[in-house]
Amino acid sequence: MTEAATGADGAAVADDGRPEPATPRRRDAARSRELLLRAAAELFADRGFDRTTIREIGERAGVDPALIARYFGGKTQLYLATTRLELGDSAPADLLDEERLRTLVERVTRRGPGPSFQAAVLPGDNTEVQQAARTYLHERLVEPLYQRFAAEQVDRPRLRAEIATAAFAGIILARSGGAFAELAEAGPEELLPLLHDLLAASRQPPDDLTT
Amino acid sequence: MTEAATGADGAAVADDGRPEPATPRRRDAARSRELLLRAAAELFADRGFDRTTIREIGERAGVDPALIARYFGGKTQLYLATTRLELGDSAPADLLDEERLRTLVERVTRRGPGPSFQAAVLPGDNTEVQQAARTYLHERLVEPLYQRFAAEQVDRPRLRAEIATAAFAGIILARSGGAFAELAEAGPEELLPLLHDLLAASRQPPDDLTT
DNA sequence: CGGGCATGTCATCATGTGATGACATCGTCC
DNA sequence: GGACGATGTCATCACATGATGACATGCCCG
Repeated sequence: MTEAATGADGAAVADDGRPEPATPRRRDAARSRELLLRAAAELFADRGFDRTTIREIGERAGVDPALIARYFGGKTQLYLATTRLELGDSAPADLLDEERLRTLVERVTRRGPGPSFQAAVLPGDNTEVQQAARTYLHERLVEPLYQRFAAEQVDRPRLRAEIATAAFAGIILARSGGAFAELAEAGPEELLPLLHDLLAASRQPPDDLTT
Repeated sequence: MTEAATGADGAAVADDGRPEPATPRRRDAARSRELLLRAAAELFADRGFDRTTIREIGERAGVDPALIARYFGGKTQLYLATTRLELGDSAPADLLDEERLRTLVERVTRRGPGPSFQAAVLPGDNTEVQQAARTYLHERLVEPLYQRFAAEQVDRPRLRAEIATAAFAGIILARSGGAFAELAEAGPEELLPLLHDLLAASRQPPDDLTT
């Protein structure tokens, strides 16, 4: 997963004609920054903020952890940068849109859940970190759902949107968390219909067969 | 919530005829143990294992933290004791049973989510701690649901049970986590029908109105 | 080619935390 | 009443972790 080191932001990559200066760019701040950012994104995603140490990040990135302070200001700011990175595509469709759901699930399958999901669920000590992640979560998931529900005149639209988002976050996190065997193994194809049904129920009560 | 200090384990309580020695039991190991256990249960429940320090526990309990080592062996064992305590009532009905759901939600509303819920969702470093919490979660929530689904001949019963449990955990945690305003304020009465509908959908797909 | 800044490396500090053991004090039992 | 164990208090250790600064070295510019 960490195979390609080339650009994505392209800041330091010599994307001009020359294939590369013979010197393999030993000292390249942009590259170091990028490597740190990626390593951090991965680690934060599947271990959370607290349980990730800057030494681990540095080790995975192959960069001295001290540079985190230099380039980002500290672990916290690195996390925030990670969160912004997580935005990925910027199509704020809601979770009931099948396309959107598929995209999200597939991305999460590949890259692990973003920090935001953990922020949804973890007890927050209202640090700047949590705040950022939560804001992101609202903008990207809750709000679109709320818009839909409101438009559909559903009762308690915001509450329903929050519940659906929380449920989704729980499932996504549980999937990569390792507590549930079958869920962890289930691929997007198996998951998607079940997820969709579950989320759809937050708007439309099922037939309510007996209990 | 910490009103009654009497027994529960009854180790040191003078359960013979005499009502109580006039001396208010200044030095009472059983009482200290109990206080620690309760304080720990509360803190673990709403801050998680890592973010709870033994000094906090001691402070809340009004007991010196060093006694944790003496009475439980360490923070980890204290956590495990807490998990066992969490078992509470021992009626393993599944989440689709309205009675059961109500009981659970109300208890969680009062006492906060148990450590198990966090274990469901947090990335696990397979410590003894996580294992215990997960085992509990399976026995209490997943398995009953699985039994029901299997009996009902639902497709992929185990996967569905895990998904429903994960969704439930997500909602419960998010509710007390503080990331969602309306969800946090919603009382059991508002929550229950929505929760029930959502969970029921894990077994019975809704009518699937368009997308 | 030489100065100066950017980049990287390393040692070290400050803090928080779990654990431990020495010591004090209470309570019970003979 | 006194001895001995149980109980509680305190200081302190060991370790992990984030942060910081001193230093070395590469790189670009003139």
